[in-house]
Amino acid sequence: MATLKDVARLAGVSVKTVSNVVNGYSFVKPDNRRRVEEALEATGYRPNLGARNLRRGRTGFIALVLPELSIPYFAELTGLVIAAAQEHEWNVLIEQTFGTLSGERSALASLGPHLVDAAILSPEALQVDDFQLTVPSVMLGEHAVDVPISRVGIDNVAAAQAAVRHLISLGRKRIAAIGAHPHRGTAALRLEGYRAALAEAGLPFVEELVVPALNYHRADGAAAMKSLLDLRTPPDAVFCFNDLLAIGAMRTAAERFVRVPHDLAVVGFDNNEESVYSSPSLTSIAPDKAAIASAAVDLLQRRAGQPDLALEDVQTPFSLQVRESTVAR
Amino acid sequence: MATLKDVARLAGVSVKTVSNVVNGYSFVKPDNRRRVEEALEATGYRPNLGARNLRRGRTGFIALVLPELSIPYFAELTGLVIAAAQEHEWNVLIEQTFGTLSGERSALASLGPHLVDAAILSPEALQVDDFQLTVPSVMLGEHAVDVPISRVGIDNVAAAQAAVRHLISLGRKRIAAIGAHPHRGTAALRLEGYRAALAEAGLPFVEELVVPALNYHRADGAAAMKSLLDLRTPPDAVFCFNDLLAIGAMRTAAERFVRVPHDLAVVGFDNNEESVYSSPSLTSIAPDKAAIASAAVDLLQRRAGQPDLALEDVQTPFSLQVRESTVAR
DNA sequence: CATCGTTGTTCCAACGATGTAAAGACTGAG
DNA sequence: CTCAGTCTTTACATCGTTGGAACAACGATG
Repeated sequence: MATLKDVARLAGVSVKTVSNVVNGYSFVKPDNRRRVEEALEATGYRPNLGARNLRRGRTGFIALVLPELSIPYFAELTGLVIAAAQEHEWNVLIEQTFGTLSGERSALASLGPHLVDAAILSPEALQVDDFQLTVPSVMLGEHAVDVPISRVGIDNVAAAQAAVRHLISLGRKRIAAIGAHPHRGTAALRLEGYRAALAEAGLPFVEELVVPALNYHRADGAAAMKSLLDLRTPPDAVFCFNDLLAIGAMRTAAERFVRVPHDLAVVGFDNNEESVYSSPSLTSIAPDKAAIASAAVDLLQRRAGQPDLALEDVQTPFSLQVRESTVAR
Repeated sequence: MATLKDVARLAGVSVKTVSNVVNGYSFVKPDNRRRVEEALEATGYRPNLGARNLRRGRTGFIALVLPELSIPYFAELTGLVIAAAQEHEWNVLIEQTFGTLSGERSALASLGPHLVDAAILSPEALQVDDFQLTVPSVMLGEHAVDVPISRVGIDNVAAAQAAVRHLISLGRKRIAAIGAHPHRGTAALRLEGYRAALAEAGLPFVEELVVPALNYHRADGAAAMKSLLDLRTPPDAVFCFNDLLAIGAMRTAAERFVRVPHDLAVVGFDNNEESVYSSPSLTSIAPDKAAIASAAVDLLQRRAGQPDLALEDVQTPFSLQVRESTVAR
């Protein structure tokens, strides 16, 4: 592999002059510049990023801490974060936590200025005390309590409210919710939106219609739906806090011969690709994932240069995608 | 961030002695070792990986070149590759090519010993001439022609044959295939397995039942299925070359009121999570993804130390997961 | 007591890049 | 022809780490 030294020797100039050409420094004689560029071409020089970053005092990486890549929402988001990071000359280091407290803690502990320049976090279990961050960070989603960290995400209350309003507008009266969670801030806000929509329509809040989910996988949605269908009066609609829960719920409905949307309307949250092709296709809240990814990376870019900026809370847009799970073809 | 120098000053020894302790060198006086360890603890020292790797002449990274993270198969695989790489002290750098020739070429061009120690490739469009690799590499899947690169993956012919045999064993006679592709080696082998299974059962190979797919997304499966259902005599079964195609195909079937599996049995390939919860759930060839991931990383580990080993072809196991798309509940 | 091998430690150079400062080349004005 | 001022290039130190050589301390040996 060619180094600056090799190129310099070939071009008959000093290492620094080559470095100057590579980095677009203005004051290089046209003649030398040409010779250096030819030498660069001839050797196929590529900068050694490790060395460059060592010298520049950066690592060239940002961490993306998330529960699991096999969750479609995070897979899709990761692809977009990688694309956004490329524009800032950052590579993305992925850390999977599997949504456990210990996984998240060890991921956070392993971060640090020696490894990454900044971090994007999607925590699910972290407590307030855990946020002892040594690099500029931003979190996606929502935290339950006041934590000293910037945030990027949609307005979860408004989004949940929009979802439930949609169900109400279809004439549904007994609307369940799947995905309540004791510690997750996002869950609390979605529940709040759910309550707000009910209240606004004069519908009662019924305790038994709110089903918790410890995880947000398809299996959890399926299990939650079973318990709802076992009620004396089952719901005529269900708002699931993510698409996987909704897919699981629809699966249970199909097994029990409950017709969606006729007997049961279903709304999800995340708008996974999967939900467009399910049978029936799934009505879902669609956050603008590309906007989230680039907002997060931009924010880190700003703070990497200037670490002590005031905390930010960036709201990204969302929309409601209406499909067959609430409105039949 | 504490460096070796800081630790050395605190412990009252030289930098090298600290380095020796950190790297588990035996001959350090117990007394010094203790002092160094205390200093390490006190400063919270973490090695600067960039500097270490620069000195050691490695980068600490392997590249994972794949079409797109939003494709579930690759998302799941990536999670497993990351886990496997961690055991070899490697971090994973993800490059998305979006399955295009230019994307794959530029990903390959950007690789090199300055950036990664080795690479795992999942190419779809690359030509023989493109395989001018400068780092130890392994490819997943299958190539159409002889390419000088090691490979890890399942026996695609046998797997496809198992899938089609299953359809035949159910009494299906007019079995279609979706996913033929002019350049993809994997597609050619799956088609070969399809033909072999038909031949072995004495069923005719019918040209019109083999539908190409330029991409392997859900939409492509849906489109292909439409063309099959428009035939004068539609098929009574379809073998899709991946699960996404199958999901798309089932979606079209539902839209046309074709009952799966009664009128049409469907088999996929990849065994995505999604396929377990679709309605109906999808029978699929299940490659052992964890085995693929760890075999690929192990292989690279071997070759990173010793670059000129003979090419290898590692076969990993697979199984057929029978679900509702071929056998009704 | 000189020599020896074994341990334990330090010093120095190097990995490949870039910032700094200073030297060298060139220009035009006086 | 000199001098100041601007461009252009270079030598050197440095980022944090590790490999190798050199050196120091030690008890054991002849």
